[in-house]
Formats: sequence, structure tokens, C-alpha cells
Amino acid sequence: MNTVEILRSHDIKPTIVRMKVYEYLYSMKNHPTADTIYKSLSPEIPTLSKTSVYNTTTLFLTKNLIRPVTIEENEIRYDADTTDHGHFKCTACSEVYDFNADLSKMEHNLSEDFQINERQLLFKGICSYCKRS
Amino acid sequence: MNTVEILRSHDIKPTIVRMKVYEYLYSMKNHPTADTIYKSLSPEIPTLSKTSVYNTTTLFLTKNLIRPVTIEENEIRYDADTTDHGHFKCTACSEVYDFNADLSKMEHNLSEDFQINERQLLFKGICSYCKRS
DNA sequence: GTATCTGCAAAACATTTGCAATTCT
DNA sequence: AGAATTGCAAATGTTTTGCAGATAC
Repeated sequence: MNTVEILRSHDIKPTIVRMKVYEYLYSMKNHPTADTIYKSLSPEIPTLSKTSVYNTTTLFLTKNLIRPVTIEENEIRYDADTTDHGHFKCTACSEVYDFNADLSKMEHNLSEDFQINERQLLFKGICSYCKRS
Repeated sequence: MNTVEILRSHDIKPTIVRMKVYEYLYSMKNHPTADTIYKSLSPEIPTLSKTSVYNTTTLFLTKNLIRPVTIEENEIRYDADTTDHGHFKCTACSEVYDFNADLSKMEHNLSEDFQINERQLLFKGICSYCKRS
């Protein structure tokens, strides 16, 4: 599926801004903030504004095309990978790593009457590269 | 151990503000924001300021007496329960529930060279009480 | 031509910082 | 008195909002 089809399948009308933002999120697979997206796409789309980045990411979130990731409490990050996985943030180099984690295994201590819509697992510490140096 | 002893054992000089903040966190076992703590203790300590709440919680965090909990990305919440557990936030009633979860079980897909200092598991959805109504 | 999308400027809100006032020993 | 604690006011940084201009169908 190309970008146009992916957006359409989520009931999102494709525009150049939306396509570029989605392609950035999907190809980079980092967990950018609105500011990072804005700075990265600005050279390509000189008229882009941060408001439009927020408009776009908020739309994607409501259409369940991407997921919010909370790494630090003062900023929203976005992830185009909507499968369950954990995040590890190195507090030394600030890098965020993905790792596999089946979060459904963690549900058994929660009542079945609770309907879970979103799962986030976050570890913080020192990554192997920073530990060595 | 009483509050004075707990604070001292974490190398924190007990003051009235610190004792009241810790006792609030420990007894309520909710996951308050700085604003909630401020509003709750204000009647008791009329001269209290939000800055002092932040000073106090930041001190507690650096001394590992409490843990930061990120439920929403725009605010810091604090938890006096420093054992591993998960949080469930109901997006309907905003209530936050604790549940048991052994997060160390989630580490096996992360390289052993990564040093983990902090773990957070967060589910969001609809709690059983809101589902019924 | 009407609805949607985009983006500037200002507002909102949580948190931090600088510094002065207060308190404790 | 000297050091630590507290708290006011201002600054900072991210996200949201109001609205006007641009674009698309």
C-alpha cells in the first residue's frame, strides 16, 4: 500500500502535508516530537507551520493511524508502528530504542471488565553504548 | 517507620512542608499532580506555594523516595509506591487504577547490556464502572 | 462557491528559574 | 549570623485556539 491508500483506508483525505508527515513517521521509525517533524520537513515544505504539524498528528491520532508515545512528560511523541512494543529511553544519550514486548501478558492482574484501548511500556536507563564509554 | 524516619532514611531533612507532602502522597495513594497536591494542602498550609510543591517533589524524586508517573503527556504525577506495578487510566472518568504487574518479565527482549533504572506500564481504556453505565 | 485545509499570532497551561524573604540551628 | 527552605514573579517551552487566507472539489 502506498501512502495515498494508507491514508484513504483510515478515512483521511490525502494532502501533501499529510503525506509528507506520514511518510516521515513511517520511514524514520524514530519517535519524533512535533518540533522534530516540523524541523525535518521545513526544508522540503518551506511554508509548513508547527500548527499544521499538530493539526496533522492530531488527525492521525483520532483516526488511529499513529500512536502517541509518552517518553518525557512535557512533550508528545508520535509512532507510526501501532503494534505492541516497548520503548527504552537512554537518559544519557536521549536515544529511544524499540524492543519487542507482548503487553497482553500483563493484563491478567487487571479485571476482565476493564476495556483496554492503549498500552505503553517504557523503560529508562543507560544504553549499552553509553555504558561502555 | 513514621514520616520523620522515612524522610531521614532517604537523607531528607524533615520540614513541615515535606512531611505533609509525603504523608499526602503515601496516604492517598492516588497519583496526584503538583496542582492537586497544592490544592489539597493549601487549606492546611495557607502559605504554601506551588513552587514549594515542585521543590519538594523534585527533591523526593532525586532521593528516590517517590516515582514519577506519566499518565498524560503534559503533566507530572507522583507515586509514593515505588514497587513495580502498572497503571490503568480510564479515559471516561479519568480515574487511575493500580494493578500488579511484574515488569521484569518484559526485559528478555532487551539486551542485557542495557541498564534499566525505571519502568512504567500504562494502559488506557474504559473501566468496568464506566462500561456498565 | 462552498467546504476543507493551512498557518500566523496569541492564549493557555505546566514547569522552571532568579532572587528575595523567611525559618531553623 | 549563616545555611537551608520557602515562595513570589517572571520566564520557558509545548500545545491549543481563533481566525484569516489559501486550496481543493
